[in-house]
Amino acid sequence: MPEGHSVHRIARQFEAHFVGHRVTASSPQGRFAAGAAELDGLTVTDAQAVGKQLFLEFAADESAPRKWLRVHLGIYGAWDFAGDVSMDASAAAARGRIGQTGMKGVDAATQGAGTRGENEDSLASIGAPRRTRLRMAETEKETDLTEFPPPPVGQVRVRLLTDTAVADLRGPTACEVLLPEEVAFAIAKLGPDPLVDGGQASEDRFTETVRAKRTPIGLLLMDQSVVAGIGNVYRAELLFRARLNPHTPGNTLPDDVARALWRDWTHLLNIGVQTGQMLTMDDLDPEAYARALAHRDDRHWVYHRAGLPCRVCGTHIALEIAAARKLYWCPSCQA
DNA sequence: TAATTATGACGAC
DNA sequence: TCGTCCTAATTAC
Repeated sequence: MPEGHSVHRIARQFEAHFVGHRVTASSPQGRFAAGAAELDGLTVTDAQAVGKQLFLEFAADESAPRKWLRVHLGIYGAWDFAGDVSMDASAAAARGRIGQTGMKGVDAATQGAGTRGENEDSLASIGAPRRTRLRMAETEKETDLTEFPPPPVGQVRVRLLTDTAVADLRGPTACEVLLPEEVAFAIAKLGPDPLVDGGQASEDRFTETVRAKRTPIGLLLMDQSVVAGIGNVYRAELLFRARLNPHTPGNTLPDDVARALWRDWTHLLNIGVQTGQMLTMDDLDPEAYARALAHRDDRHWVYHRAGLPCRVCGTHIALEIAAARKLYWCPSCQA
């Protein structure tokens, strides 16, 4: 369910509140009892996000061999953090950064949505109690915490507990303990992630891969070996922003069009990591953007808008099933 | 109360 | 292309 931006935010949580801490690992649900036993009592030594996958490194001490936990949330997995895990500081810092980089509209728009009390992000939570529960899935929500550690709710596959913070994992499509070389292999199968390596080499690699295949660009953007981290929402929105027909074969894309797609993904991913939301209409003027964000289903150009009029030309947004996923696009703007 | 839905990915035909 | 796995929230009845 979460696309790349959420996984990077989750990794940031682990960096801030778990790395350097010894953890008690358990599987309240029982389905990961053996894996949890392997990690129990170890110290978290690193947290990395690559595309939609999270990698946590553990070790008994400085010189001990490393063990890794690989987690993929799949379509509805989620991490719940509780304890001293407030995102206030980073959220506030992110807002400052957005203002500085001049992404028009984002700041005012997210605050506008917050005052209406309809947003699910954590940006409006300044001053919240120190101990909070933070849900990090497709949406993020903070609530007060009355006891620590809180009792596990629902199907918790893994619980990682430090003295002051707890992380609960539920519904992952992948959750396994790996050796370092197995982690390297898993990462090697993934395409470039702008937040892992945002250099020219990544842009070149993406561009060359896309332009070598006859596969439609709408499928290539979802292929994690072509580019890691894009999911169904960002796919539809990136294609609309580029005014690109999803069926366009990769090998017919001009070099500059492919590069522009990579750069726009980098741009949207950065906004997503900073705000915790898939904000894709940042090129609207601030007032129009704030209005759009105020309504839950009004955040995107085309995603989840089948049959509704295109925001630009009024044509009904099309919906088709491509590789078992819903693909939304404007047949007129993306002709 | 049941059915539907979801921002994924894999393996079997 | 289809079925399968994983879970919870929302919507329909």
